[in-house]
Formats: sequence, structure tokens, C-alpha cells
Amino acid sequence: MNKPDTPVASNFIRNIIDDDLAANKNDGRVVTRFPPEPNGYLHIGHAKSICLNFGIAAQYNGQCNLRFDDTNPVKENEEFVNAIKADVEWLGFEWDNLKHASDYFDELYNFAVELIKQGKAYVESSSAEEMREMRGTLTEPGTESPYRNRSVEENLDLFARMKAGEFDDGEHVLRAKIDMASGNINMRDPTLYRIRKVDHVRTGKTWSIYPMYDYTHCLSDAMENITHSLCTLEFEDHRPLYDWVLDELKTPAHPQQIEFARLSLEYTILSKRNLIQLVEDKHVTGWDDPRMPTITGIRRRGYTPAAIRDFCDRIGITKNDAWIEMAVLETCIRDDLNEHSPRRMAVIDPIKVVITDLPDGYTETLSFANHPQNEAFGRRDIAFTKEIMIDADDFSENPPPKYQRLVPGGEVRLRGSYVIKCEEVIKNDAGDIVELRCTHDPATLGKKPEGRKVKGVVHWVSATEGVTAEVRLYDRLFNIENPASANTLEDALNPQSMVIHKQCCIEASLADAKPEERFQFERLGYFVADRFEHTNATPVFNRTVTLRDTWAK
RNA sequence: UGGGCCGUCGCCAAGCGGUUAAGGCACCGGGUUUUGAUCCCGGCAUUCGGAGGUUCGAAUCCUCCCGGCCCAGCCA
Repeated sequence: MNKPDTPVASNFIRNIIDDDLAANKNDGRVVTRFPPEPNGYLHIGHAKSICLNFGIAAQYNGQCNLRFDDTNPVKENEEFVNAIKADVEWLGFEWDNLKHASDYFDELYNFAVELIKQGKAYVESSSAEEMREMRGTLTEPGTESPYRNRSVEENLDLFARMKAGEFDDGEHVLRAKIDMASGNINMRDPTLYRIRKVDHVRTGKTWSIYPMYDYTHCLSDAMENITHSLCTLEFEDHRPLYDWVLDELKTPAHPQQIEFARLSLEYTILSKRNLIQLVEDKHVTGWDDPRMPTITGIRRRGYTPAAIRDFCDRIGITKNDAWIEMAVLETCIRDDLNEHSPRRMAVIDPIKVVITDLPDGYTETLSFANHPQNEAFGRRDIAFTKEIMIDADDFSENPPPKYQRLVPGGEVRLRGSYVIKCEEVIKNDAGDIVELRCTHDPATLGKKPEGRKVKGVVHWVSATEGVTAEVRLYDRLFNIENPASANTLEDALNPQSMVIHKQCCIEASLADAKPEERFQFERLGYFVADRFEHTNATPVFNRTVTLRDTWAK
């Protein structure tokens, strides 16, 4: 994955691994894993973790597993499993092993029995509320449960009967016997197993008890011989428990958990709860809405896997609670698309321009480079005709200062064509501009006009040869940097996040675009043919990102 | 004194006792340009949350203080 000549950014995790390697820890192996719970769609924050885990494995010639953390059957399903696999693959990564925490349910059960036999785990029969009361608070120690000192025999018997399905949800729970007075609440006899009499996607009705994350994750890591278990900062407090389980069970391997800061991106939200709300309240069209920060949404927006990987490299890995500016992500996609996408012309909000000094039916074939810096993109022909379309905001009767486009009586260059002069503005009864009548300077094709300077260049499409298309202009979904801090998500929404233009005029060569094919529409931005709704008969393009614009509008 | 963690340029981020304190983004110039794009060139932290201390020498070590984040699921 990493090219040898691409230096990998230094970060504290790579430093730890370098030290481990130098000390010959783990016999020089590096094994990581990306462990999503299949209870939702992956988003850009997951991409950070994916790039980290798979990137490190690639850099150190190691391995990276994709492991579904499927220990809570009430929240997980197959749809999410398949979507996650597709997203990881689309991002360009290949897992060495595909695993599920549920693969280890038998081993996990046996380990739990072992813990009970050692007197390190017991069956709790208090209610959830009672347990909460006994847990204490952040500043006060907890109190020990009356069930804490049950005999090993009784615990073994009860746990076996929990497994056998003799009890209902909530009647009992298996707990680790650690320290109810610990300053770390995770160590106050955490729950290891709970009763859940529901079917599991993979194990069906086999189990009526399911292991908790803290108990499962460390053991799964150990069984997969993971060397470095990378997770986000909120699990720092869980590390003592991770280590406790592995120490008490004397597993052959003891992976090292290392925590890094999760991604926070300005003008978007990444919490599952908020994303679900956007979908359920129909503020977006679905998980794959091009405005969503999900991988599938970003993909539909037109982002490339390479741009997302580049983004993950640029933001780095630390333990700082960092907020990344949207400009970083946008720069990544512009850099990629600038280099790799062919140029085209499209008019979003057309006004008709009639070149009055051309004969009726006039057509001239003009040759255009598909990329201004790379001849390998080839050339294409575009028909220049008497009637063309230009974008409404490329003409102004009352132009602001330094306006370089078409004005009454003024001249402008038609990109790749002639310089035209606006002679007359035709309006309807309502006063709307319906047509511009212009003349052209025949001496300006491929040449600078003589005796004067014409600064502006405007894109255009033949009114008679162009094709009608729908173009969706997307912008950031929220108007404030941290939408989660608003009173409600609705308050933070950007009402202009999607503006649809159905009567756009695009150059004819765009008619055979395939879904997900990307282009730069000159002077406008980068656009992608919609993955799901674009057809050659009814073209639909999504704006991925605008071009950088240093002209103050 | 509940426990854990974090503070280097507007936003990220290298740096691990001796460097002129990398780099990217953003921003500000200037040049090229038939995309107000791209590209190029230049500018952008005498200072590392603050105060003390150790040291010939501190962003890097120590102490205290200030600010911020996480934790009381039978979620992950």
C-alpha cells in the first residue's frame, strides 16, 4: 500500500512500534485490526482508524484483520456488515483475515468458567438499578454486592444455567471480582456477560448469554495475536480492565492497547446518534446522501479513496482533541481531482447568447484539450454555434468592482473560442434577462485581441448542441463549526446545503458519462455523475467541491 | 487530592537535553496562465498554556498553577 518513496508521517504510535521492533518484542511481528461494531455505517472518522490500522500493517510488513465486534445482537445486522466490508474495500484496503467476535463465543465462555473457578468472577443477581446504586459515584467508592462471595460451585452452576437459557433477560449477570472501591469505575466489578434471549446474526439461537465489549475485545485481540490494539481515547480508562482480563487468564499473547484521538471535523457531526437523527428526520435523503460524512455519502459526493487516504495522512495521529478544518479535506480532493479529472464545460443557470454577426445555423468545430497540463488526456471537439448558453452570474448589468465577466457593451473571452461583445440585453415583461445579443471578433480565435486587453474568460455550451442535465450543488450540511453544540441539530443545518438545478446545459461529450465518472466543470468545480441516479438519458451530476476561489464575491 | 488523559503559529502537526522550533492547511503578497483554477516564487512562532526550578544549555527533565477532554450501560 505504501510506496517506498512515500515517507510515512511520524507519530507516537509508530514511535512505540519502532521501539518494540528495536527491542524485538513480538518477534518483530506487527498485527493490527479494525474492529467495527456492525450497527451502522462507517464514516470519515472510521476512515482515520482504517488508514491507521491498515497503514501500519502495510508499513511494517505486518497484517491487519477486519473484525466485526458483534457481541450485542440487538443492535447488529447483516446489512451493516456488508456495507462496512464494501466501504473498507472501496477505501483501497485488503484485510488479512475476516473475523467476528462471535467466532470466539465458545472460547470466551470457557475463559469465563476459568475465571469463576479462580474466584475472579461471580454471578450477580441484583437488578441493573441496584447495581448502579452499589457502583458508587465518581467521587465515592462503591459497595460490594451481597452476591459477591457466592461459592465457586454456585457460580459455576448459575452461569451454566444462564447459558442454558433458564433465566430471563436481566435476572443475572456475570461480573469480574476486582475492586468496588477503585477510582476507575471500570474496575468496580464490571459486567462480563449478560443474558439476551435474542437471535444472533451469525450464531442464531445458540446463545442466550452474550459477552461484553471489555471482556471480549482483549481476548479476541489475544486470540488473533494482535500486537498493537489501537482504539480511541475514551477507552483509556478501560485499558486496566483489558490488561486485567489478559493477566488473570494468562493468555499466550498480551496485545498492547494504545489510544489515539478520534476525528472531529468542523461543520459536520460524526456521532452515530446524530447521524441516525439526520436520516430519520429526513434532513438528508439517506445514509448515502452526498452531504453525509459517511463513507458511502462521501463516495457519492465524488470523493476518491486516494483523497480520503491523503486526508488521513495529513491530519496525523495524536492524543490531542483536535478539530480539523473542512479546508483540509477539500484541499485533498481538489489536489486529486485537479490532477486526475478531465475538463468539461457545463452551464448551471443558462442565459441564451445570440452571436448576431454569425449566419443562422452557423456551426464551427473547435478542439479542446481535456486537461490543461497533461496532454495524455487527449482532446475533444466542441461545436461552437450561433446560439450558446453562458451562466447567469457571468453577466452583470451592475457589476461589482473588479468584475471580469460580461457587462453591457463589454467584451469577454469565450473559453477556447472567440472574444464577444455584448451589444444588447433583451428582457421580458417582468424585467428578467432572457437573452444577450452579442457580436464576435473573428480575429480572436486562438489569438489575443489587438489593441486592447480582454481579461475575463467565460465558459459556455452550444444552445443547440448541448444536452440538458440535472446538477446538484452541494455545500456543507451545517452552518456552525460544531453542530453538536447547537440547541438542536435543526438549528445548525445549512438550508442551502443542496441546491438542485434541473435545466442545466452541459456539453454533448458529457452525455456518455458513466455513474461515478468525475470531471472538472471549468470555472465551477469538480462534479461526479451520480452513482445511483445518473443515466445517459437523464444525466445527474453532483458537485463534489468548488474550485478554489480567491475572488471575493 | 475520585480516576485517566491532553495543552508547540488561525487549524492540524514534527520535535524526545545542544536544530535558524520541520511540514501541511489557511492567510498575505508577486510571477505565469484563454479556468478569478492549476503551477511557480516569497512572507507567515526570538518562541513552545503560565510561573518557578535543575542544567554550561530546556519545547524537551522536576515542582506548582491555569485551561480543556473522558469515565458512574446488563452499549461499543
